[in-house]
Amino acid sequence: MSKELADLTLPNIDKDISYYEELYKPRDLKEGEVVVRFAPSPTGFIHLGSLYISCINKLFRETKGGVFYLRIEDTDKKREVENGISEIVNSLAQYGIVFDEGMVNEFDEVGNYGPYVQSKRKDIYQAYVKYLIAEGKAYPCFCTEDDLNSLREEQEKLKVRTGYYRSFAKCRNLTVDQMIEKIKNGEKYIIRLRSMGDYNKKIQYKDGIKGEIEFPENDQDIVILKSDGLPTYHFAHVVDDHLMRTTHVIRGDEWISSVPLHIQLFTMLGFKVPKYIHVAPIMKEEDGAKRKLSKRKDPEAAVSYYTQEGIPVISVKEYLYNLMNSNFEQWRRSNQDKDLSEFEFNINKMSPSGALFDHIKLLDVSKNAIARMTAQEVYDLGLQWAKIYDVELATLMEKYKDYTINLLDIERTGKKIRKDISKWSDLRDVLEYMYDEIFLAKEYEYVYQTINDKNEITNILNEYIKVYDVNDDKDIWFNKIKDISEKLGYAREVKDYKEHPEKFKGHVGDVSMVIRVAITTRQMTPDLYELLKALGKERINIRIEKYIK
RNA sequence: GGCCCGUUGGUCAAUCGGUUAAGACAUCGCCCUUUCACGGCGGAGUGAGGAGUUCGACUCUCCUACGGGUCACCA
Repeated sequence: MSKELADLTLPNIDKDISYYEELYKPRDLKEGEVVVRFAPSPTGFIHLGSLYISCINKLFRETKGGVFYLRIEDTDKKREVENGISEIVNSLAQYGIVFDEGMVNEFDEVGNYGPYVQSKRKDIYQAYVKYLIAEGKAYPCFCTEDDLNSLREEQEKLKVRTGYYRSFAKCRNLTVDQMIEKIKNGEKYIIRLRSMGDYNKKIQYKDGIKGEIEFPENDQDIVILKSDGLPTYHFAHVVDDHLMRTTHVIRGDEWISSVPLHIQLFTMLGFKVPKYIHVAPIMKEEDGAKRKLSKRKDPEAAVSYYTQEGIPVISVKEYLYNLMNSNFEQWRRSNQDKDLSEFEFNINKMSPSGALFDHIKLLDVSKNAIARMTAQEVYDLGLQWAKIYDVELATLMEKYKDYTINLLDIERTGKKIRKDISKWSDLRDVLEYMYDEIFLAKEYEYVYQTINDKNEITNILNEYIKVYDVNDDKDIWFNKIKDISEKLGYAREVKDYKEHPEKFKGHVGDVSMVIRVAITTRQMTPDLYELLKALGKERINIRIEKYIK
């Protein structure tokens, strides 16, 4: 009898589920190997949280061996965006997230367990739905939206749990004959699960991060097939992760309350239940309240934000590693030169509660990551960013390539590494005054510190230009400034000045500051000796003349 | 409201019954220094509250409070 109902509801489905079970054989895995996946909707928007989850999946697969695949969950056609799949693939690839199997762009895929887009798996889902109907484990529901609304109102009035279950599940209690008749009359329907769960009984499962969790059994007759013939998330998840032979489902913890349902579905279909690992979301604090990083409200939720800001890929990754395994920081400290891939990720070290996103910490991580790069790498990556987001700067960086690399190399090696760049957009501030095109074109306001008298400044600069020689080593160079200082009535040593301030007009530091500001317009610069050397005699002369004139 | 999860300094957090409760970011002070940055040293600052189990609890149990998640033909 149910067989007749099944044939009537899904007449075009001719393949039996055994066909698919045969087609997608269990994978040939070595002991301990895993099959994991990342399964986004093709909205084209990559959330920091998505990057986080995909990163965790990838790392898990890397430490265990096995397969990591990309499945596109497009059962909600309203959410779809043009080129959404490619955007996801490309954004993730930028962060080094590549897949063993799955979609590679809008149309193509690799792997033997596809299609990897849910909208192309319609027949598969329907075969399993048909099977459940034939078994009496699912049934057509003819309730309208209005019916469901009034059901909810009734339940609220009665102060009982809302939802479509047990005696409240009107269509569940229809006889098969009645169902067949309604269908023959052309009534619209969707398919619901006939839940055999008992809300008063408990189900237990062990989550990979949260540990032992106990839930009431699911007794809701949830929708498994929507009116457009596509499955709901729950049903698609179960069928796909079974047929694709997923061993571990690593996903956001907003799914945790669906676990009883999911386990029930796996069991009713006779599938093996995968291990669940629920990851806490990255949070944001606003007005004293915590909430998930929001796509709409928080620009930093979009991965593209970091690209625009010029925060290097490596920095974002290292920050995320910090959130995943807090021992990462320790590891990084003692393994400065090692590649990220050498870090041993451990999913058991993940925190069950969500961390607040900390932009300042991110910039600190980034600053250190950039400090580990060579000047050439800083140049290459910085230029790549500037070409899109600061074209003027990019042009100058390219025109004066070697000069720029020299500048970036100042205080980059040795024990005391300069850390003044935390994102590529900082490069403008670090470099611009060193290019004559910008320096000479701009009317700067010169702000000195202790020496402000124009004549005195001119005297110092005149003296300096007389003796400056690019070939001097640092000691000789600085001695010359000391000589000038002494000659003009300033202390050679700061200490002397501090001991007897009344004897001097100032000290050698004040004199150096005059040179620094006149030549760079800045009070804060990298090491002056190195800077002047990089500039070269000619540029120095031009700058001093510009000032004196 | 029901169900579930969580709660160690401002933030990320270590500890897996016995510690002066690590470390990092932020913050403050000092030192180094021709500026800034870097670096070094130091300070302040943490177990939500209450019961219980135990010789002993941040760690185990329960209650309360607070925070978060979820209760769709969205994923």
